[in-house]
Amino acid sequence: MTNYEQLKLSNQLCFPLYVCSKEVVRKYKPLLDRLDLTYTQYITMMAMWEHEQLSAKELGTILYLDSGTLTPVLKTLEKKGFVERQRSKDDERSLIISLTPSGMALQEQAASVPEEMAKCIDMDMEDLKALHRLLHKFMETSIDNDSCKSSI
Amino acid sequence: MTNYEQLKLSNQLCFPLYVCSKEVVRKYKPLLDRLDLTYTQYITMMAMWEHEQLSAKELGTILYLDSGTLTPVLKTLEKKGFVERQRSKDDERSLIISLTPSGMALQEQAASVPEEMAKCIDMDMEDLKALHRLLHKFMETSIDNDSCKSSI
DNA sequence: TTAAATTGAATTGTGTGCAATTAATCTTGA
DNA sequence: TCAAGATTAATTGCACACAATTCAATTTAA
Repeated sequence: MTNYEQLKLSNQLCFPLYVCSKEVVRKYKPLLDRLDLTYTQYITMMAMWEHEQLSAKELGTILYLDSGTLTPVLKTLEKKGFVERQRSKDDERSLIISLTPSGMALQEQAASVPEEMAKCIDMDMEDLKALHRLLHKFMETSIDNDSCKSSI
Repeated sequence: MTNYEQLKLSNQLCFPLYVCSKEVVRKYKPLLDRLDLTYTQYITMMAMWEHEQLSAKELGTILYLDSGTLTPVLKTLEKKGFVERQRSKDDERSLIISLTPSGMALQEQAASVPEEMAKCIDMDMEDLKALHRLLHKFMETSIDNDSCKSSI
């Protein structure tokens, strides 16, 4: 395959990744509208439902989001009453996020979302599992991997 | 698996998709900076290198982007001198995008990008091919598929 | 014990992404 | 033919994403 061949969209791995990601977020929208959440707010709430209390820093690590993205998301979630933001007493730099009762209650309403999303994806379980495995492998081998720094 | 189990990030398919996509775009950045292109501008140029001339409508279809995203991208690429925007004579509503000589020349500089990106991804060819196939399958079965409308 | 370095959020600026709307143009059918 | 409906870009408004910077709090190291 020549270099120009590799510049064709159909030969790209990253382009379908990018398209699928956007598409899936778009598919979530009608389901999340009912919860008054955007997709970013939804994954933030998912992390909170699992942990109840996390620092902003920890949230960023779990969600792969930086403070520039997370700060306004957390302020919005606080405004909606789903989380509380307070400074850590141990370390004033650190922002502790905790679930409110309202945020906990939201989990019940969100419980049907994964199932409803699954209906949109017409692939057999085998393929879905394989895709899940490969994406995780991709994340592990590609994220925070310095192998391409030499070419910068 | 209970409904709450499905709300864990680790059990999500869409979350790693979303993370991988963002991460891969981030990896492109240093390579594309040298071309003075963002990732969206890059895929737009890839489409142009394949077709030389396309309407804005066609570009949107190929790239899965709507006019709200594409309009500013095309204006920026015009400002950079890589494409020209002109109204179709047949149909004044239609916007024709064509490559400029400068845009064509850019392809030579971009030729090394796919190879350099490949260095960042430490997965064997087998897995990459499988991932490529599954993502395309995912796109085909999920995009413009109304199966989830009933649940809205 | 300070000065320097590090850390964690917040801020700023640019660029998407998409729904909803608008405006211009084209098509078509009575 | 001409009005109604469809089509196409462009615009607008909101919400990310993220790099770069700033600022305050904390840690470290001389």
